[in-house]
Amino acid sequence: MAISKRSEYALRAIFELAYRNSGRPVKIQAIAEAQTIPPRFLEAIMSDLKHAGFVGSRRGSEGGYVLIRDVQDLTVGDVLQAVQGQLSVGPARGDVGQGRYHSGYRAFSQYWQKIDKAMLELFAGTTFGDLVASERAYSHAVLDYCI
Amino acid sequence: MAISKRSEYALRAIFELAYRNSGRPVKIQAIAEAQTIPPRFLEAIMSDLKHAGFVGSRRGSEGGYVLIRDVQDLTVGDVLQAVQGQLSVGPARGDVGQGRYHSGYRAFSQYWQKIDKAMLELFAGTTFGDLVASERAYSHAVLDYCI
DNA sequence: CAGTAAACCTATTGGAAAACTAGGAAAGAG
DNA sequence: CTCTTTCCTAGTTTTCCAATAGGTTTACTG
Repeated sequence: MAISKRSEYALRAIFELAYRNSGRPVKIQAIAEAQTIPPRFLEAIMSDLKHAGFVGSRRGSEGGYVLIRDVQDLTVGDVLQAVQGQLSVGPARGDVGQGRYHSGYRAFSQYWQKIDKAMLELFAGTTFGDLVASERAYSHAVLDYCI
Repeated sequence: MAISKRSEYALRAIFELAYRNSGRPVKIQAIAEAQTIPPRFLEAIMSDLKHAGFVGSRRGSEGGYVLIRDVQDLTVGDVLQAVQGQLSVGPARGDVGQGRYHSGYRAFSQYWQKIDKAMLELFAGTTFGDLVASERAYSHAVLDYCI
Protein backbone atom coordinates (compact mmCIF):
# COMPACT_ATOMS: atom_id res chain seq x y z
CA MET A 1 0.00 0.00 0.00
CA ALA A 2 1.23 3.43 -0.93
CA ILE A 3 -0.70 6.66 -0.75
CA SER A 4 -1.53 7.35 -4.37
CA LYS A 5 -2.06 10.82 -5.76
CA ARG A 6 -5.71 9.93 -6.00
CA SER A 7 -5.90 9.16 -2.30
CA GLU A 8 -3.93 12.21 -1.34
CA TYR A 9 -6.26 14.41 -3.36
CA ALA A 10 -9.27 12.72 -1.82
CA LEU A 11 -7.99 13.46 1.67
CA ARG A 12 -7.21 17.06 0.81
CA ALA A 13 -10.60 17.56 -0.81
CA ILE A 14 -12.39 16.32 2.27
CA PHE A 15 -10.12 18.42 4.41
CA GLU A 16 -11.03 21.47 2.35
CA LEU A 17 -14.72 20.87 2.92
CA ALA A 18 -14.16 20.29 6.62
CA TYR A 19 -11.98 23.37 6.93
CA ARG A 20 -14.46 25.67 5.23
CA ASN A 21 -17.36 24.29 7.15
CA SER A 22 -19.55 26.19 4.73
CA GLY A 23 -23.29 25.71 4.89
CA ARG A 24 -23.44 25.94 1.12
CA PRO A 25 -22.06 23.52 -1.46
CA VAL A 26 -18.47 24.05 -2.60
CA LYS A 27 -17.68 23.78 -6.30
CA ILE A 28 -15.05 21.48 -7.75
CA GLN A 29 -13.32 24.53 -9.21
CA ALA A 30 -13.00 26.11 -5.78
CA ILE A 31 -11.65 22.96 -4.17
CA ALA A 32 -9.27 22.38 -7.05
CA GLU A 33 -7.85 25.88 -6.76
CA ALA A 34 -7.49 25.89 -2.99
CA GLN A 35 -5.74 22.52 -3.08
CA THR A 36 -4.00 22.76 -6.46
CA ILE A 37 -5.57 19.62 -7.83
CA PRO A 38 -6.25 19.07 -11.58
CA PRO A 39 -9.99 19.87 -11.81
CA ARG A 40 -11.04 17.10 -14.16
CA PHE A 41 -9.17 14.58 -12.06
CA LEU A 42 -10.80 15.86 -8.92
CA GLU A 43 -14.14 15.40 -10.63
CA ALA A 44 -13.60 11.65 -10.81
CA ILE A 45 -12.42 11.56 -7.23
CA MET A 46 -15.42 13.46 -5.88
CA SER A 47 -17.58 10.95 -7.65
CA ASP A 48 -15.93 8.18 -5.66
CA LEU A 49 -16.32 10.11 -2.44
CA LYS A 50 -19.97 10.57 -3.18
CA HIS A 51 -20.57 6.89 -3.88
CA ALA A 52 -18.73 6.08 -0.69
CA GLY A 53 -21.20 8.23 1.19
CA PHE A 54 -18.85 10.90 2.49
CA VAL A 55 -20.18 13.82 0.53
CA GLY A 56 -23.44 14.92 -1.05
CA SER A 57 -23.79 17.01 -4.17
CA ARG A 58 -25.97 19.53 -5.93
CA ARG A 59 -25.95 20.35 -9.63
CA GLY A 60 -26.45 23.57 -11.51
CA SER A 61 -25.32 27.03 -10.52
CA GLU A 62 -24.82 27.35 -6.80
CA GLY A 63 -24.13 23.62 -6.94
CA GLY A 64 -21.15 21.78 -5.49
CA TYR A 65 -20.26 19.30 -2.78
CA VAL A 66 -21.12 19.13 0.89
CA LEU A 67 -19.62 16.99 3.62
CA ILE A 68 -22.33 14.79 5.05
CA ARG A 69 -20.30 12.85 7.61
CA ASP A 70 -19.52 14.20 11.05
CA VAL A 71 -16.07 15.75 10.96
CA GLN A 72 -15.23 14.50 14.43
CA ASP A 73 -16.06 10.95 13.44
CA LEU A 74 -14.68 10.66 9.92
CA THR A 75 -11.14 9.28 9.95
CA VAL A 76 -8.33 9.32 7.45
CA GLY A 77 -8.59 5.54 7.39
CA ASP A 78 -12.24 5.66 6.32
CA VAL A 79 -11.39 7.70 3.27
CA LEU A 80 -8.29 5.74 2.33
CA GLN A 81 -10.13 2.47 2.60
CA ALA A 82 -12.89 3.72 0.33
CA VAL A 83 -10.66 5.30 -2.28
CA GLN A 84 -7.93 2.73 -2.68
CA GLY A 85 -9.55 -0.49 -1.62
CA GLN A 86 -7.31 -2.94 0.22
CA LEU A 87 -5.41 -0.88 2.76
CA SER A 88 -2.60 -3.37 3.18
CA VAL A 89 1.11 -2.71 3.44
CA GLY A 90 2.54 -6.13 2.80
CA PRO A 91 2.72 -7.76 -0.64
CA ALA A 92 -0.70 -8.27 -2.21
CA ARG A 93 -2.38 -11.07 -0.29
CA GLY A 94 -4.93 -11.48 -3.06
CA ASP A 95 -3.21 -14.39 -4.80
CA VAL A 96 -3.72 -16.80 -1.94
CA GLY A 97 -4.76 -19.40 -4.45
CA GLN A 98 -1.36 -19.79 -6.09
CA GLY A 99 0.51 -17.70 -3.53
CA ARG A 100 3.06 -20.48 -3.05
CA TYR A 101 3.83 -21.78 0.37
CA HIS A 102 7.48 -20.93 0.21
CA SER A 103 9.78 -21.54 3.14
CA GLY A 104 8.85 -19.05 5.84
CA TYR A 105 5.42 -18.39 4.41
CA ARG A 106 3.67 -18.60 7.76
CA ALA A 107 6.13 -16.39 9.60
CA PHE A 108 5.82 -13.71 6.95
CA SER A 109 2.04 -13.95 6.73
CA GLN A 110 1.78 -13.38 10.44
CA TYR A 111 4.25 -10.53 10.26
CA TRP A 112 2.45 -8.67 7.47
CA GLN A 113 -0.80 -9.15 9.27
CA LYS A 114 0.65 -7.54 12.35
CA ILE A 115 1.95 -4.61 10.31
CA ASP A 116 -1.38 -4.14 8.56
CA LYS A 117 -3.24 -4.08 11.84
CA ALA A 118 -0.93 -1.48 13.32
CA MET A 119 -1.23 0.60 10.18
CA LEU A 120 -4.99 0.43 10.22
CA GLU A 121 -5.11 1.60 13.80
CA LEU A 122 -2.78 4.42 12.93
CA PHE A 123 -5.04 5.63 10.14
CA ALA A 124 -8.16 5.17 12.19
CA GLY A 125 -6.67 7.26 14.96
CA THR A 126 -6.94 10.62 13.25
CA THR A 127 -10.14 12.37 12.24
CA PHE A 128 -10.57 15.32 9.93
CA GLY A 129 -11.59 17.28 12.96
CA ASP A 130 -8.10 16.67 14.31
CA LEU A 131 -6.49 17.81 11.08
CA VAL A 132 -8.53 20.98 10.89
CA ALA A 133 -7.76 21.75 14.51
CA SER A 134 -4.09 21.19 13.85
CA GLU A 135 -4.11 23.55 10.88
CA ARG A 136 -6.04 26.17 12.85
CA ALA A 137 -3.46 25.93 15.62
CA TYR A 138 -0.75 26.81 13.14
CA SER A 139 -2.68 29.79 11.81
CA HIS A 140 -3.27 31.12 15.29
CA ALA A 141 0.39 30.73 16.14
CA VAL A 142 1.24 32.92 13.17
CA LEU A 143 -1.34 35.53 14.15
CA ASP A 144 -0.05 35.63 17.71
CA TYR A 145 3.42 36.15 16.37
CA CYS A 146 2.26 39.13 14.29
CA ILE A 147 0.72 40.79 17.32
CA MET B 1 5.66 3.41 0.02
CA ALA B 2 4.45 -0.02 -0.91
CA ILE B 3 6.33 -3.26 -0.50
CA SER B 4 7.41 -4.03 -4.05
CA LYS B 5 7.99 -7.53 -5.35
CA ARG B 6 11.66 -6.70 -5.34
CA SER B 7 11.60 -5.86 -1.64
CA GLU B 8 9.55 -8.90 -0.79
CA TYR B 9 12.00 -11.15 -2.60
CA ALA B 10 14.90 -9.46 -0.86
CA LEU B 11 13.35 -10.14 2.53
CA ARG B 12 12.60 -13.75 1.66
CA ALA B 13 16.10 -14.30 0.32
CA ILE B 14 17.66 -13.02 3.51
CA PHE B 15 15.21 -15.09 5.50
CA GLU B 16 16.25 -18.17 3.57
CA LEU B 17 19.90 -17.60 4.42
CA ALA B 18 19.05 -16.95 8.04
CA TYR B 19 16.82 -20.01 8.23
CA ARG B 20 19.41 -22.36 6.76
CA ASN B 21 22.19 -20.95 8.89
CA SER B 22 24.55 -22.94 6.69
CA GLY B 23 28.26 -22.46 7.12
CA ARG B 24 28.71 -22.76 3.37
CA PRO B 25 27.53 -20.38 0.64
CA VAL B 26 24.03 -20.91 -0.77
CA LYS B 27 23.54 -20.67 -4.54
CA ILE B 28 21.04 -18.37 -6.19
CA GLN B 29 19.40 -21.43 -7.75
CA ALA B 30 18.79 -22.96 -4.33
CA ILE B 31 17.34 -19.77 -2.87
CA ALA B 32 15.19 -19.20 -5.93
CA GLU B 33 13.71 -22.68 -5.72
CA ALA B 34 13.06 -22.62 -1.99
CA GLN B 35 11.37 -19.24 -2.27
CA THR B 36 9.89 -19.52 -5.77
CA ILE B 37 11.57 -16.39 -7.07
CA PRO B 38 12.57 -15.90 -10.74
CA PRO B 39 16.31 -16.76 -10.67
CA ARG B 40 17.58 -14.05 -12.97
CA PHE B 41 15.58 -11.46 -11.07
CA LEU B 42 16.94 -12.71 -7.78
CA GLU B 43 20.41 -12.33 -9.22
CA ALA B 44 19.94 -8.58 -9.50
CA ILE B 45 18.47 -8.40 -6.03
CA MET B 46 21.32 -10.32 -4.42
CA SER B 47 23.68 -7.88 -6.04
CA ASP B 48 21.90 -5.05 -4.22
CA LEU B 49 22.02 -6.93 -0.95
CA LYS B 50 25.73 -7.44 -1.39
CA HIS B 51 26.42 -3.79 -2.09
CA ALA B 52 24.33 -2.90 0.93
CA GLY B 53 26.63 -5.05 3.04
CA PHE B 54 24.13 -7.68 4.17
CA VAL B 55 25.60 -10.66 2.36
CA GLY B 56 28.97 -11.79 1.06
CA SER B 57 29.53 -13.93 -2.01
CA ARG B 58 31.84 -16.47 -3.57
CA ARG B 59 32.05 -17.35 -7.24
CA GLY B 60 32.67 -20.63 -9.03
CA SER B 61 31.47 -24.09 -8.03
CA GLU B 62 30.70 -24.28 -4.38
CA GLY B 63 30.03 -20.55 -4.64
CA GLY B 64 26.96 -18.68 -3.48
CA TYR B 65 25.90 -16.18 -0.86
CA VAL B 66 26.48 -15.95 2.87
CA LEU B 67 24.79 -13.76 5.45
CA ILE B 68 27.40 -11.53 7.07
CA ARG B 69 25.19 -9.55 9.43
CA ASP B 70 24.13 -10.85 12.80
CA VAL B 71 20.69 -12.38 12.47
CA GLN B 72 19.57 -11.08 15.85
CA ASP B 73 20.51 -7.55 14.89
CA LEU B 74 19.41 -7.29 11.26
CA THR B 75 15.90 -5.88 11.00
CA VAL B 76 13.29 -5.92 8.29
CA GLY B 77 13.58 -2.15 8.19
CA ASP B 78 17.29 -2.31 7.42
CA VAL B 79 16.68 -4.39 4.33
CA LEU B 80 13.67 -2.41 3.14
CA GLN B 81 15.51 0.86 3.52
CA ALA B 82 18.44 -0.44 1.48
CA VAL B 83 16.40 -2.04 -1.28
CA GLN B 84 13.71 0.54 -1.91
CA GLY B 85 15.25 3.77 -0.75
CA GLN B 86 12.86 6.27 0.82
CA LEU B 87 10.76 4.25 3.26
CA SER B 88 7.94 6.74 3.47
CA VAL B 89 4.20 6.10 3.48
CA GLY B 90 2.84 9.52 2.73
CA PRO B 91 2.87 11.13 -0.71
CA ALA B 92 6.40 11.70 -2.02
CA ARG B 93 7.89 14.59 -0.06
CA GLY B 94 10.60 14.99 -2.65
CA ASP B 95 8.99 17.87 -4.53
CA VAL B 96 9.23 20.32 -1.68
CA GLY B 97 10.44 22.91 -4.14
CA GLN B 98 7.17 23.23 -6.01
CA GLY B 99 5.17 21.13 -3.53
CA ARG B 100 2.57 23.86 -3.28
CA TYR B 101 1.56 25.20 0.06
CA HIS B 102 -2.08 24.30 -0.36
CA SER B 103 -4.58 24.88 2.38
CA GLY B 104 -3.83 22.45 5.16
CA TYR B 105 -0.30 21.82 4.01
CA ARG B 106 1.19 22.07 7.47
CA ALA B 107 -1.38 19.86 9.15
CA PHE B 108 -0.83 17.15 6.55
CA SER B 109 2.94 17.43 6.62
CA GLN B 110 2.92 16.88 10.33
CA TYR B 111 0.51 14.01 10.00
CA TRP B 112 2.52 12.13 7.37
CA GLN B 113 5.62 12.67 9.38
CA LYS B 114 3.96 11.05 12.36
CA ILE B 115 2.84 8.10 10.26
CA ASP B 116 6.27 7.63 8.75
CA LYS B 117 7.90 7.60 12.13
CA ALA B 118 5.50 4.99 13.47
CA MET B 119 6.02 2.89 10.37
CA LEU B 120 9.78 3.06 10.69
CA GLU B 121 9.62 1.93 14.27
CA LEU B 122 7.35 -0.91 13.27
CA PHE B 123 9.81 -2.16 10.67
CA ALA B 124 12.78 -1.68 12.96
CA GLY B 125 11.06 -3.75 15.63
CA THR B 126 11.44 -7.14 13.99
CA THR B 127 14.71 -8.94 13.26
CA PHE B 128 15.28 -11.91 11.01
CA GLY B 129 16.05 -13.84 14.14
CA ASP B 130 12.47 -13.19 15.23
CA LEU B 131 11.10 -14.35 11.88
CA VAL B 132 13.12 -17.55 11.88
CA ALA B 133 12.07 -18.27 15.44
CA SER B 134 8.46 -17.68 14.50
CA GLU B 135 8.68 -20.09 11.57
CA ARG B 136 10.42 -22.70 13.72
CA ALA B 137 7.65 -22.39 16.29
CA TYR B 138 5.11 -23.29 13.61
CA SER B 139 7.13 -26.29 12.49
CA HIS B 140 7.44 -27.59 16.03
CA ALA B 141 3.75 -27.15 16.58
CA VAL B 142 3.10 -29.39 13.58
CA LEU B 143 5.60 -31.96 14.81
CA ASP B 144 4.07 -32.00 18.27
CA TYR B 145 0.71 -32.45 16.69
CA CYS B 146 2.00 -35.49 14.77
CA ILE B 147 3.29 -37.11 17.94
C1' DC C 1 -39.18 28.83 -20.79
C1' DA C 2 -34.71 29.60 -22.46
C1' DG C 3 -29.85 29.75 -21.13
C1' DT C 4 -26.12 28.80 -18.40
C1' DA C 5 -23.42 26.60 -14.92
C1' DA C 6 -22.48 23.09 -12.59
C1' DA C 7 -22.13 17.85 -11.54
C1' DC C 8 -22.11 13.35 -13.90
C1' DC C 9 -20.59 9.40 -17.01
C1' DT C 10 -17.61 6.58 -20.15
C1' DA C 11 -13.61 6.02 -22.31
C1' DT C 12 -8.83 6.75 -23.61
C1' DT C 13 -4.14 8.36 -23.65
C1' DG C 14 0.57 9.14 -22.14
C1' DG C 15 4.15 8.10 -19.43
C1' DA C 16 6.74 6.05 -15.94
C1' DA C 17 8.04 2.58 -13.00
C1' DA C 18 8.09 -2.25 -11.88
C1' DA C 19 8.97 -7.06 -13.09
C1' DC C 20 11.41 -9.81 -15.50
C1' DT C 21 14.83 -11.43 -19.37
C1' DA C 22 19.22 -11.94 -22.19
C1' DG C 23 24.06 -12.29 -23.20
C1' DG C 24 28.20 -12.35 -22.10
C1' DA C 25 32.55 -11.18 -18.81
C1' DA C 26 35.18 -12.24 -14.70
C1' DA C 27 36.51 -15.31 -10.98
C1' DG C 28 37.09 -19.43 -8.26
C1' DA C 29 37.28 -24.93 -7.91
C1' DG C 30 38.89 -29.15 -9.55
C1' DC D 1 41.78 -25.82 -19.04
C1' DT D 2 37.07 -26.38 -18.15
C1' DC D 3 33.08 -25.93 -15.66
C1' DT D 4 30.27 -23.52 -12.58
C1' DT D 5 28.51 -19.69 -10.56
C1' DT D 6 28.55 -14.79 -9.57
C1' DC D 7 28.77 -10.31 -11.81
C1' DC D 8 27.67 -6.46 -15.10
C1' DT D 9 25.04 -3.94 -18.65
C1' DA D 10 21.40 -3.54 -21.09
C1' DG D 11 17.08 -4.43 -22.82
C1' DT D 12 11.84 -5.80 -23.05
C1' DT D 13 7.45 -6.34 -21.53
C1' DT D 14 3.71 -5.37 -18.61
C1' DT D 15 1.08 -2.97 -15.65
C1' DC D 16 -0.83 0.74 -13.48
C1' DC D 17 -1.56 5.55 -12.45
C1' DA D 18 -2.39 10.33 -13.41
C1' DA D 19 -4.63 13.09 -16.22
C1' DT D 20 -7.73 14.36 -20.28
C1' DA D 21 -11.62 14.61 -23.48
C1' DG D 22 -16.37 14.80 -24.98
C1' DG D 23 -20.68 14.67 -24.25
C1' DT D 24 -25.13 14.19 -20.96
C1' DT D 25 -28.03 15.40 -17.27
C1' DT D 26 -29.67 18.25 -13.65
C1' DA D 27 -30.72 22.51 -11.45
C1' DC D 28 -30.82 27.31 -10.71
C1' DT D 29 -31.59 32.17 -12.81
C1' DG D 30 -33.50 35.71 -15.18
